[in-house]
Amino acid sequence: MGRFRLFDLNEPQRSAVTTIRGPLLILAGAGTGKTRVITARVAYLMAEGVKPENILAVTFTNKAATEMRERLAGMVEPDQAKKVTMSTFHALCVRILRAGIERLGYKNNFTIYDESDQLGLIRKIITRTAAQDEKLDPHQAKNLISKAKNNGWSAPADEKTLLSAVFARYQADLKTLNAVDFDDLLLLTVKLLSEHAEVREKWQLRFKYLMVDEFQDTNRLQLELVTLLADSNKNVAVVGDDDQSIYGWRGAEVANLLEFESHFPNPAVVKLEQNYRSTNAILGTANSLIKNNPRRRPKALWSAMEGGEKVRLIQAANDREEAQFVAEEIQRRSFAEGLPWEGFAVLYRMNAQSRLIEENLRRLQIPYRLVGGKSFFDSREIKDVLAYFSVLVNPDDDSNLLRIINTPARGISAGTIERATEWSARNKCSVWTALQSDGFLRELPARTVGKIAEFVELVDGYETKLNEPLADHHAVADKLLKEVGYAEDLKRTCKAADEVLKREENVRQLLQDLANFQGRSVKGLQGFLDEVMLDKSREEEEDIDKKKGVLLITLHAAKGLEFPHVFLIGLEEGVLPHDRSKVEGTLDEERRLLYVGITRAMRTLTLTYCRDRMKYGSVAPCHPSSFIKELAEEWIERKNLTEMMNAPVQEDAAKNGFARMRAMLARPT
DNA sequence: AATCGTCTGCTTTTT
DNA sequence: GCAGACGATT
Repeated sequence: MGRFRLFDLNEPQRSAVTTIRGPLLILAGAGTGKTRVITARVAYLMAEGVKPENILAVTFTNKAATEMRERLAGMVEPDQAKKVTMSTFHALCVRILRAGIERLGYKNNFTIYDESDQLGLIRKIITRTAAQDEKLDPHQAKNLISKAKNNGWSAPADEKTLLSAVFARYQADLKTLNAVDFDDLLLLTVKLLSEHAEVREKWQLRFKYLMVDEFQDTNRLQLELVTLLADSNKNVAVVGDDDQSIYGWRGAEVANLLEFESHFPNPAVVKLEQNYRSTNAILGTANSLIKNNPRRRPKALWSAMEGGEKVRLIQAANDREEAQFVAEEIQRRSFAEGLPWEGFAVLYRMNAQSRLIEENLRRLQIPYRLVGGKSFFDSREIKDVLAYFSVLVNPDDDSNLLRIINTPARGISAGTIERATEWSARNKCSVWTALQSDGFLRELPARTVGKIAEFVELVDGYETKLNEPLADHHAVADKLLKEVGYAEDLKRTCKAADEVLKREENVRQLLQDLANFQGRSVKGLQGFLDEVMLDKSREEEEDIDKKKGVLLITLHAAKGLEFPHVFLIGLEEGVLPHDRSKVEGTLDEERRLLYVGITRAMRTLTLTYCRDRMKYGSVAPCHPSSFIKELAEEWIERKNLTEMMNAPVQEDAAKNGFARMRAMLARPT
């Protein structure tokens, strides 16, 4: 049984691990060893004779799935561990759909649309559908359609409003394009499993033991999916923490956790309440805050780590001073205690707040890592290359086809493209089909027909090359880009030389990723695209983990992480809780957001707020967050920033790094 | 087809 | 204060 030992677990953990029949609800507070329990439970199932291929563990992020997989590999035979399915909801759905989506009238080479693909299509539909005086914000439309789908509606109730017309059109277009968006992955899987008993039974037979992580974040469709996958035995173990539900705005239903009993009657319930992460000062602060929330599963987190430093609550004159303090304090502490930069994190409500912190860290030459923001995959060249790949797999997807049909320019004009799109709409087919239809080509001048034929031949030719046995996808892709002259096109369309270099490097990186993928998977170009679409942060996040430096991160993105020293900034009314939460009635969720932030801290926690803050380009006075008065005074130490900044460095704290610190502080800024 | 200027409207974003 | 979108202009 490898290195898996039950006696390493505390009593409730052990009970969670060894309860293997029937529904099980594990209420796992922050820092209570949740991942450990899940992986130990999988190992225990295997030790009890459950076949690894009959175990399914579902998570929300690829990162979590990977971590779990790695941990399990250290507990049981690695080749047995590989047979366990550990996957995100969406990746699982892709797998189920690739095997059976034909029953729903799609082809199994469907393309996965990300949010920008979605938005692009919706924009096009709105301009096509809206009357002169009608206006509909594409972003809003996208969000509303997404919300509707997550409620289980695959089509609008009527087509009376512009929105419902756009919704209907959007769903119909996706089907024609043989494309599915992220919501469809769930929606169509639920549809497939509920409407086709033989498919459902096949998967129920396959997965006899289900585990779901972060259950408080599941939405309606995800719960339905779990219900459909669980057979009559209902061996469903869910792990979650209602106090860490911070994705309600994305459709997550805490009710799935709070009312677990109504979906899976008579579950065993286990509470994990011993926290191994934080000091009692930090936990006491967190507990005092969260108890103000109604509708909770009552629980009391405790820690064996006595006391610890008090939580510091610091008022700054303005956001500039706040940022300056945070940066200097990180420097001071790091030098005084000889701590690496990775031990520090700065948490904030919104990304815009990172700017001043960045500036100040740079000024002090402190390395930092910024999570979030612009992605590698948002860049034009990556989208272009992925569009080429996508067209080779599914040429019926107009969006990707149109993206590359004349990129680089190959003599197919905007007018021709326009006519092809119209013709395809009239004849209810894809643009790709139109390009090969005599009826359409007849309308065009011979020269254009020739150009189109060349393009069709290009796509067909490379599709064939890719499908040859033992095809080296990286080499084929490289050859394709050379043949179309993509690099030259980059040089032509970019002004700055370093921009060209950057973009070329990105393309090179993507092709390298493809080569790596082929080295570890047999799923081909389609598999590569699936992975890219469902796990875009992959390379980036690995970078983040490898790099050193202070972590700058939003409260949302920080969930699941922990740091020895945490700075939580901007505790002001309007920022945290955010202004909008009051009109939207989501103050509880804002409170949980702060709770999540507080519970990230292991040893010290510093909360800051300002009297004035730059907002929308001008200075506005602000008030301390209403959450501050909920924090138990016994764990809090209020400090005056001005006094602190001027205070002499205390001797004992400074011993280790005093000289270095002096040198640093003396450095010109 | 590309670029410039003006307008707008400001969270969070696991997939 | 700034980014993103859109329309007018060359």
